This record gives sequence, structure tokens and C-alpha cells, in this order.
Amino acid sequence: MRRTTIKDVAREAGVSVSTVTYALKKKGKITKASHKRVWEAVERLNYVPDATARSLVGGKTNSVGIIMPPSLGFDFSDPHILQMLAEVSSTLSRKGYWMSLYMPEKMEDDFMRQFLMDAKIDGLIWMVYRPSDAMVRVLECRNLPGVAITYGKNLELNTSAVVMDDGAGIEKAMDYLYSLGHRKILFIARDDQTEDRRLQAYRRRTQELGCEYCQVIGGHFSEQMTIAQLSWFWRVAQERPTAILAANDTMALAAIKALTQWGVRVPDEVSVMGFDNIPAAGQSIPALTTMGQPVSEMIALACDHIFSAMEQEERSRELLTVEGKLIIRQSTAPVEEHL
Amino acid sequence: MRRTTIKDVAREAGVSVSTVTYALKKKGKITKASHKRVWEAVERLNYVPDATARSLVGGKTNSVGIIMPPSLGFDFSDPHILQMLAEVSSTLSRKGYWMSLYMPEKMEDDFMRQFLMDAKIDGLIWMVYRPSDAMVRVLECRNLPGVAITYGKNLELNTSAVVMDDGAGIEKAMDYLYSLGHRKILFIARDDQTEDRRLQAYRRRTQELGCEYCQVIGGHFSEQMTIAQLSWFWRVAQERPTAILAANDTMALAAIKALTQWGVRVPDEVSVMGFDNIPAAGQSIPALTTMGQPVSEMIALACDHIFSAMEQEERSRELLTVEGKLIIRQSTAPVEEHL
DNA sequence: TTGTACGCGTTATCAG
DNA sequence: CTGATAACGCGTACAA
Repeated sequence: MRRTTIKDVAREAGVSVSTVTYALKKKGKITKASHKRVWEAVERLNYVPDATARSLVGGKTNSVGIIMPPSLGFDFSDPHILQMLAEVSSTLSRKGYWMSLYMPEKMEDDFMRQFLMDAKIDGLIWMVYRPSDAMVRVLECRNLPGVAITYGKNLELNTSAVVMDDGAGIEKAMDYLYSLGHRKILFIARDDQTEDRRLQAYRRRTQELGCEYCQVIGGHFSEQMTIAQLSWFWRVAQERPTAILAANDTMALAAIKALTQWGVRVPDEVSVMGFDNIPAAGQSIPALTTMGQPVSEMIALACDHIFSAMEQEERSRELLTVEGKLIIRQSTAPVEEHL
Repeated sequence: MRRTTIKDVAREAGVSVSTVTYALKKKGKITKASHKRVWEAVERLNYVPDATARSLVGGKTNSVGIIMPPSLGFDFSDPHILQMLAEVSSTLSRKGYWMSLYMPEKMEDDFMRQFLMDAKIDGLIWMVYRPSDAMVRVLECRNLPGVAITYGKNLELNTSAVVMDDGAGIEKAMDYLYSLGHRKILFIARDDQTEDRRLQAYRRRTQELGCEYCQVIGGHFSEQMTIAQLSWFWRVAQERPTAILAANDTMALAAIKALTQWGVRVPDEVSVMGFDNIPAAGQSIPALTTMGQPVSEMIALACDHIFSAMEQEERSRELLTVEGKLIIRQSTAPVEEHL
């Protein structure tokens, strides 16, 4: 059983196809009578215009692709990611676009190229640290605009991007702790990220602020690992820090948990600060001071960029940077109170 | 700048369009020479076939729609949902399909109808409790197959569905606790779900098992609320339960936390059991015994159903039910030990 | 106001 | 082996 086409409707209504189109689009001028007959025929036949055909003639698909690997080199927590997707979805649909989501298991997957070639999209948002040149090329062949949501300044970008400068965020965090009087700040780094801008930023800023104390432990992502590392450090350290800055909230929360368990009061004895502002950060005791990633803002920027790019013929390579937001809660305090 | 089409390639290679198609599809027989010239032209012009045109002539879009409201009447936790999406995505792409994800803010949204009409899809998976008749109608007009992933038996279904019978799951959980000797089982219900099959199942099974004790408290979703309710109950209850069954893991975990804090040993004094098997359930202390939703299985079933339905012309309405899986961990113990 | 005819980019059929 | 040509379903100039 074939699908009902516009011709069927025309025949049923006793008019021509263009009359049907006009009646449906409310364009041009049509007699009341024709209009009515067309709509009746549409109802009778349950006609729904074919989306693919419209796309072909219209030259646009009305959808935007999203590429997001489940194992992101990416620091948004799961709840965040889901919320991000929801935000993207509604932002897109408000403008009449739909979302074509692709979550490759691994980035080097051949499927990705397949997707890039096969997907019926007018633009693409990369949720990856840095898309590979080959993939970007495919997009260029199709003359489609793309924008990456990522972080880390001074990235050698091959595409437009919205980047959060997390190095600057760490520096900002250090400055904040410094302003509270802290001079001995311990950094908990992610030890699975070889090139860790956050760690580098910590080292740099420590030096720039003239702090002698520059101690780093690897926290790993899991709570247990972080606690184990911190516990070890706490035992062997010659000098204990007055503040702890973690490269992400998960590790900061683990630190708070551990310290509290050991009877070390946070923030009275030690201030603890995180990074990312995951949802759990606001609910810990004490609530975690952290550097928030302006996720919604980044998404809005990316969507805006794609929207305007899709309306233009020429492709530009734009770089939009956003700043981390300092979110002060209860896990940090002036160092004076420690005395 | 127009996109390069197959005609451009043909001209560049000095052959006809059909020869190009043959060369690209490796079908039919072509001379080495032609093959080479075509591929060179393709490389030179960066030709990528237009997906929309292929879909039009081929009669299929190679993508599957997913409708998933962020506020699901749905009990999968966030990490689960993300994992579900990833699973859907890879299952689809393994079969050469892509995922068109739509997350409406509210289900009664007009955008949804728009999506259903506009989306270039060959089938749809509903991640909703029950799709509205009107929406199902749109799908039918397009002659597209659809399948809902949902739960609750005896649903008046208007579409194919994979359902997890959570009423039966609760009964199974009750039977398990009963088999451990528990006769006084407290139920923590979700108090934001007016029609709660889980609660009803608890009441029914309690009676069927001949337990006199039938106590329910409303746990709400948040940890705090659950703890508050439980704390209140613990104070005023004439008779305390030997086991607690919660309508979801989040509340069960909250219960464990609270009990432990009060010095009540789990499971020695009170057994605690959850529902859903969220990731955190395996990591609590003690690890939570729970009734797992076979999420992956449900997804696989739904995808399989859609795959086969998309290959057929006729639409059928199938109902696939799955059972909850009892996952025994450390939070439950025989009642004898309590003595 | 309405109908005809062409084009969108492919694939598939059928001659040559 | 290769080249015209007809679909696919719709939108839209252009003609009537």
C-alpha cells in the first residue's frame, strides 16, 4: 500500500497539485471552495507531506547533528549531559530544527564518517574535545557548518567552537583562594589526562602568586581512589595545605568526605574547592565552592552560531570563549580562621 | 557555491552519471579505466552523495526517531537514561540506522506533532508511559512502525510496546523477603505518582501472603524527604518492620543511610530492598538488594521489533513483556538473624 | 485563481 | 560495459 501523495489529494479534491500546495501553505490566493475541498481530501486520505521530498526540493533538512561520545574527554557529569541534550533539543525545535544524535562508542569509529556522510543535517555540533581533521573534512565536503563545544584555550581548532577556558578558571580559583589568605594550596589532578591544562594552570599560577607550596596528587575519577591518594598524602606530607583545589567536583567532594571522616573540619581547618559545578556540589555538607562551567550559555552560543551559519553560504571559523563562574558556597573560608 | 553533484563528477570524469553510480556502488561491470577516472574525479571534487536525494529515491531515511520527555513518568535514573541512549545509538548504527532524538519539554507540546510529521525517520521508539492516540495517528498516517518502552501490565496500548511488569516485580520482591522470613514489611512509596502500580502491588501481595503488617510511607524522590518521612515513622510506629521495600533505589539508599546513622544495622536488624537497580545501588554499604529493570534487554527488544517492522509493509501491534530481575546483594538477610 | 511543467540529486531500468 | 531516461514527491515559476 503506497503512501498517499499530493497527487492523490489533488485527484480526490478535483484540483491540481499546485492548488493543494497553495491551500496547505496558505500562500497565494485560493477560493474558499478550493481550500475547503483540499482540506477535506487531506483529512479523508490522512495526507502527510513527505519530509524527504520537501527537504530535497527545499535544499534543507531542518535538522542538526550532534556528535557526543559516551566516554567524553569531557568533564560534565551525567545529569549535566542529559540536561544539555534536553536544552539542545528544545533550543533547536524552537527554531524548527530537529536533533540527530550520534553517540559513537569510540571516536576512531568508521561509523562516524558514515554518519557524517549519511546524516540528513544542515549543521553539526561536536561535543568532543577536538574533532579530527578527517571528520571535519567530510563536513566541509558537504559544505555544512559545524561548531564544537569544548574547553581549553589555545586549542588548534579546525572548526568553529565555543570554548570554556578552564586554565583561566583554575587561575581564577587560585586567585580566590589566595585572596582568602591561602598560600599552601594542594591540587588534586586527574591522573588519566596526560595533558592536563588544569594542572598546568595550577602550577603556573602558584608560581605567579609567589607561593612556595606546590603539591599535587592524582585523584583519579573515583571517590575511592581520591580518598586513598589523599589519605596517603595526609600521612606522609611534611606540610599540610590550608586549602585544597580539585580539578573536578567529584574529587573535591571525595576530599570533603574523607577529611570530615578523619575529623578535619571543612572549611575551618581546610578549605576545599572544586571545578565544574555538578549538581551534587550544591548538596554536600558543607556545600562546595566551585568554578562553574556555564553549560547553558555554551549551548546557547553554539546553537546561535549554527543557526546563523546555516543561513549563510560562506563558512567562517569563529571562536567563542566563555568564562567559568566562581560559585562561592560553604566549603571555603579565610585562612585567618585557621589560627 | 553549489554542492558538487553526481553530474559534476560525471562531467569531470568524462563519463555518464550511471557509470559514476556503478563505480561508486561497485555494482555492474566497469572497466578498470572508468573506475579509476571516476574515483579520481570524486577525490578531486570532494564529492559526497546527497543523503536526502538517496532517501527519496530509496524510499527510506535510514533513521529511527526516539521521543523521550526529560520529565519521564519513568523510573530510570539519569545515568541509566544516558546509557540507554548510547545503547540505542550503537544498536541502531550497527544496522545502518541513525537516531533522531526528540526531547519535548512537555508531552502535550504541539512541537511533537510537528516532529512526527517532519522527522525523516523510518520508525519510532517511544520512551513514554503511553503515547497519546493523536500522536500514534500521525505515525499511522505515515505508515511508520512504532514501539513504546514502558512498564505496567494491562496498559491499554495503542502501539507495539516492550513493557516491564513492575507490579509483578514488586510481588517478586515481596516473595523474596517473605522467603527470608519477613512478615512485617514497610513500603516506601513515591508520593508524586497518583496511580502507583507498585504501591498497589505491595498491598495486594501483602494480603495474599497473609501478612497483617501493611505500612506505607511516602518517600518522595529526594533523599531528605525520604529520611524525614522514615524518621517520623520510626518514632511514632507502634510496630517496627523487619524489612523495608522501597519503590525505587534512591529511596532505599536514603533509608539505608538514615538507619545506619541511627545505629540500626542493615541488614542485621532491618533488611532494605530497592527497585530499579540504579548504578549507585551496587556501591552503597551495604550493597543494595534490588529488583533490576532489564534496561538493555528492553532496548534490544524494542530495536529488534523496529528493525523487523521496518522491513515489512503491514503494521502489527505486538506486546513484548520482560521480567524484573532479582539482584541479591548485602542489604537483605533472613529474619532469623534478628532474634 | 488555477493548472502545467520543470527541477531538486539519486538510483534503477532498459537500450545500445 | 555504458549512456539516456524515468521515476521518487514536492515546490514553484510561468502560462492560462
